Amino acid sequence: MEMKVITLNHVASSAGVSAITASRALNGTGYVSPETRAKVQAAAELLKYTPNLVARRMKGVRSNVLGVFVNHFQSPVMHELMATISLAVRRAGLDLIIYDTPDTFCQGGLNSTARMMYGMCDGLLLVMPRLEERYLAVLESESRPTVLVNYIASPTTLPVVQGENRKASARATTHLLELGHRRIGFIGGSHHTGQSAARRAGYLDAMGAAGIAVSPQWIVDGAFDRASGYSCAAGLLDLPEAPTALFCANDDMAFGAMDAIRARGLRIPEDVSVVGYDDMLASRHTTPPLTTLRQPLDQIGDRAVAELVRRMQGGERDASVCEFPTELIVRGSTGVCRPDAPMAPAAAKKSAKVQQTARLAGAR
Amino acid sequence: MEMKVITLNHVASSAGVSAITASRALNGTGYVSPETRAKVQAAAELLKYTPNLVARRMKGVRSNVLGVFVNHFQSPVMHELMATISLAVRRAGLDLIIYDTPDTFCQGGLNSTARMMYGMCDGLLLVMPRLEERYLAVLESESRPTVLVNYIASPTTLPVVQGENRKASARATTHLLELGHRRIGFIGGSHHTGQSAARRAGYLDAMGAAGIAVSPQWIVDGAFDRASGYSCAAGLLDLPEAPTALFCANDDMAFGAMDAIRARGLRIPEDVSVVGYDDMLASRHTTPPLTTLRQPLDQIGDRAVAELVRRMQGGERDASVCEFPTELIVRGSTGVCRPDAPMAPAAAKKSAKVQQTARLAGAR
DNA sequence: CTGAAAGCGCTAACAG
DNA sequence: CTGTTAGCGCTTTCAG
Repeated sequence: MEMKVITLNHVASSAGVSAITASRALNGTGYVSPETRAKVQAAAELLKYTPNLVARRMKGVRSNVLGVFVNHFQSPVMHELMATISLAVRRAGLDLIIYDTPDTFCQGGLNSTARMMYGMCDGLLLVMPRLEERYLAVLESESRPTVLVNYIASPTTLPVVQGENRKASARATTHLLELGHRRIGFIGGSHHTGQSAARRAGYLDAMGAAGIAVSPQWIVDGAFDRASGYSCAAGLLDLPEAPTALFCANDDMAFGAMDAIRARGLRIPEDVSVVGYDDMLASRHTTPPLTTLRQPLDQIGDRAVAELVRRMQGGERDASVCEFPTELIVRGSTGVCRPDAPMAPAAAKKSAKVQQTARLAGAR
Repeated sequence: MEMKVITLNHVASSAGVSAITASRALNGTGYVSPETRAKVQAAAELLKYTPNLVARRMKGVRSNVLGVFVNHFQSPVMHELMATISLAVRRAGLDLIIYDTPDTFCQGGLNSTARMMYGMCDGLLLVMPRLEERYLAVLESESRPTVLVNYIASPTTLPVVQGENRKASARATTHLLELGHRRIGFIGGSHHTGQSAARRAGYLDAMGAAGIAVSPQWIVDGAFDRASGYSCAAGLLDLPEAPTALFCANDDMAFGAMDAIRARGLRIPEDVSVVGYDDMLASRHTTPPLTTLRQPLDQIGDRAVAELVRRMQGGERDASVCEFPTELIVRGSTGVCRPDAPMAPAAAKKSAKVQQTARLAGAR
């Protein structure tokens, strides 16, 4: 029942010309007499001819398609990033196809779909927070225009465009320090991206600069999801000297942490402050609204595309790292430290004024 | 500087065998002696050989890739749908690539990227609220396994999977009628999808069943975005006998309508009730929260993939339409009708009890 | 078990 | 202006 597919040869013979002439007539390349062209076009129309782009591509013709590899497509952050990338690609006169990579996309070599993408696209954008290090070598060896977005694990010969992580995390931690917190917990994400490590480094920078000895117990690793945020926070709150503030490597874990705090009958931010990372849409709407860090995803997306396009045109070949500043958004989930509050609620009043100031700043 | 790409021939000659033997050794098809296989694999490893899937596909080999055409990729609704589709495709053991179609993807024939997608994928899923009717013929003539999602304009030979629109819209309209509204406005979306028309039909069904003569002025068309919701609502509120309730064909327009209502100093729902469509995440968080209709996007996605996979395996060839029920979510943006309220606020009390009941139902 | 030949559909080269 | 030849990288015949 396979309906036979019309090829250029059918059109050519139907029009009484050779295949190459038909090709020229249809593509407008080279000289073809007007009558011949008309004849060919008519035949193509009649037969409903559809050029086989796969075959054309095999001849090495550019596809003008830019491929984006994504994993964790579901994440709202990814989504926002994709929107600007999509726009930027269109502006560059290119087309865009997206491959939502499974975790198995590269096991000692790219999987077949990934290779297909490499075959079809003129350039690749890798937006994969979870990219594992051992994949890098494979990708580097592909020797095709490729740009990494938000991937910062190991030094690579591939260009990287990303949001600032370390300094921003230091700033968030400093915000907590300024509110009087000293025992600050850090909930990291999975290791397959450099982001978690960079954010932890920033946290440690700020703690170190404040002269605070960080207990190893304060640092735990989750998996960038709400459930792990919950369990990690629960573990921290169970410590003999529990942290009075939690800095989570993303908002989703921060939501989980807030759940855990409330499950223990503690209040946010009166008893425990919470900071997230990403500024998801939902973060404005939690109770209280979440203090968090916001990357300029639009700038990151634009730049990544620009960088890739330059490489696709043969402009640039060197590695490079481009970092955009990340903004601290102060909201209601952070307040002044009152370490003894749960035991002695009365002590709360002493710093009411400072707290109110902090709140106002969070109104934004 | 183009690093030369390793082909099967390089591997073959390096291993001292023919290309076809190398192919067999690498793919595990046909008989190859263990030693030969080992030799070939070693050579492939050494040269970092990467099979060219485009070439393979040209021989007609299945790619196990399912293509999804999307437009309005940015929309949260689309996003949610994509998440379930992605999962379902993985479960089917296939891979997924997404083409975010520009509006020009099909002008008297598919554009080149669309054709490339058709060439590389075993089946296509079209999730395009904006799909114009004239494109349908082109897609139908491609004679490849294809399933339409949420597209219901004209009868088509392609299978369709969608959420219930007409009956759900009737139900929403009935909800407003039960609250005492009689002058109910309808703000439709763009025409490029059957959704807007189906929703209007449902609205008319309910109005007709209630024996209400619908003034043509009550029905206006927007563009499924917030701005058009605003201007359409503004137009309706300017009518001599302005509607007391607005039913919008999607949530985004409902948000715009709420803006317009407030801009006129009117209250929601005391003066004007609003109903949307989609139940976007944000709809829970407007003030007041939006009454809206929610499609079972997970079921729709699952079914669409299942339907497509069946067709890819040659199981089914006939057209079919599959419709899933859509749920009315009652929230605070709808209340009892008090047509004279703006002029005589005191009249409000008469139906306070009914209103309270409605509110409780909305707590959900 | 392995190879030679043929060809998927298309388009650069070079002739006519 | 048009056609012939050749070949992209791979895999399906069909013979060894």
